[in-house]
Amino acid sequence: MTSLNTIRVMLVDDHAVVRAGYRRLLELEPDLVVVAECADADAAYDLLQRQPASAGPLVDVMVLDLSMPGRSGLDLLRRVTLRWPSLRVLVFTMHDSAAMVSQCLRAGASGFVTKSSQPEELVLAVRQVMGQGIVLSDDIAATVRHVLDDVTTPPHAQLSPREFDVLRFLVEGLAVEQIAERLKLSSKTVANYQTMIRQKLGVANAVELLRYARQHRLFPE
Amino acid sequence: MTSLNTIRVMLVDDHAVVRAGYRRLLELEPDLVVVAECADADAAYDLLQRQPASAGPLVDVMVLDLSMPGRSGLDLLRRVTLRWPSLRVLVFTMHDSAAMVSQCLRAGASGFVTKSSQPEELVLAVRQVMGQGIVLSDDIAATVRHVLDDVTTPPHAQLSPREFDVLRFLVEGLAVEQIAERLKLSSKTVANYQTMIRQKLGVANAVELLRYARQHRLFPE
DNA sequence: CGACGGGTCGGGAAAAACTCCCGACCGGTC
DNA sequence: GACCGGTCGGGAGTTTTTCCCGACCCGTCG
Repeated sequence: MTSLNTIRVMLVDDHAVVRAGYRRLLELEPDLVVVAECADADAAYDLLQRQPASAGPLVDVMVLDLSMPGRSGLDLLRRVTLRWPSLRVLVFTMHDSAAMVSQCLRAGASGFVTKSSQPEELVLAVRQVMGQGIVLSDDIAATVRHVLDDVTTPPHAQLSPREFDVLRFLVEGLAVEQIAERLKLSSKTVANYQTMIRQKLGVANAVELLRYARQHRLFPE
Repeated sequence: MTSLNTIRVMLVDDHAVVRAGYRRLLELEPDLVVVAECADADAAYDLLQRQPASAGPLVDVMVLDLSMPGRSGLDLLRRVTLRWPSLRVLVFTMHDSAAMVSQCLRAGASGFVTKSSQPEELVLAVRQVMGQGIVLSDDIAATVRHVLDDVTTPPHAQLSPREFDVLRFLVEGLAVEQIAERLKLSSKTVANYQTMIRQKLGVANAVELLRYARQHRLFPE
């Protein structure tokens, strides 16, 4: 049985070594205990699902690595915060782009720490994340001012005019080559714009791009 | 207010005289009503765009003349079927080459009538086009019988079960890598399936694939 | 004024994805 | 047993995407 002030942590990361490392790091602290480790999103979700509803949550904080293959990490974040809103999720990743931070906060993360930050920051963040609001590590705190705007203003607001042009054609299903023709640009340039767009919008492929455009009604439908 | 069985028609043709002629022709039929006339592609698109989303579509069938200047007719066809898949478009033109018919059907047309066919055929086609499948006027049906076959037995019917599995995930926006994981296959295999699928469905990229899936309602939205 | 930042455009090079072709295996069918 | 379609994945080449970079233009600010 854990004492009342103990913070129970769940680690989700596909690298066993990393999990072990942070388990050790966290459990140096007397008030932190790692009650679960998961190697992938499905395992994590399953585990949470098996919590007896009657006994209340078994985990206080999920430390989630987003650099797992594919987008399953972000998916897990979305699903978990939707279903267990009281669970605090601390996203722990090496990607610190504004779009990524924005996506995570939007998906319900309570905090965001990059892997490049000091080890103590993780420990600190786990405790802080038990409080109110959002925790961000120092090294991205700067970008965050920009991101806070971003949470209120949608990602596509930061597309440049040209990028928006390209987006329109992409959504219509034109290939990069064809867009280049119509816009009289090098296909190289269009490809670069496409990369920028995906990055700013936080999508990984054409289908997600289309979904984004439709959800946000970027173009009259 | 129109009655339940009324078919609301939109005429798109750059010749006012032709529009007036067919308006009169169509409105001899009690169940047909021409609710709009447009002289060019942009006007047509704008008009559709102004449909209140809440009220549902205001037009059932677009009768589209492809012999308008430039490629704007075919472009319009492609754009409208992309954004309003439920709108039936009856292409009405003097070009009856197999290639043109093929282009149109591929761009989402529901029917194809040449201007050399009898007037009654247009009326008939407008009604037929409200049903399932594709309508072709008699005079070109013969020359493009094989095209019709291709279209009436939809391309996705020749997908193998496994290919269909993969298609489902592709439409959900999963990356090849992720699909491979879920299906416990090599990503190489999934990539090969994807190639097969695109080939069989005659689509060039992810957006067209998605459009195909939605137009044919392959998966519950 | 000049410095600066953002947007536009595209090259170079490496990585990732896609395509085409192939062989192996399996289960039906004729 | 021969044949065929479906499943699975390797090899190898091509194309696309990505990341990094430099050039240029233009508006803003000190």
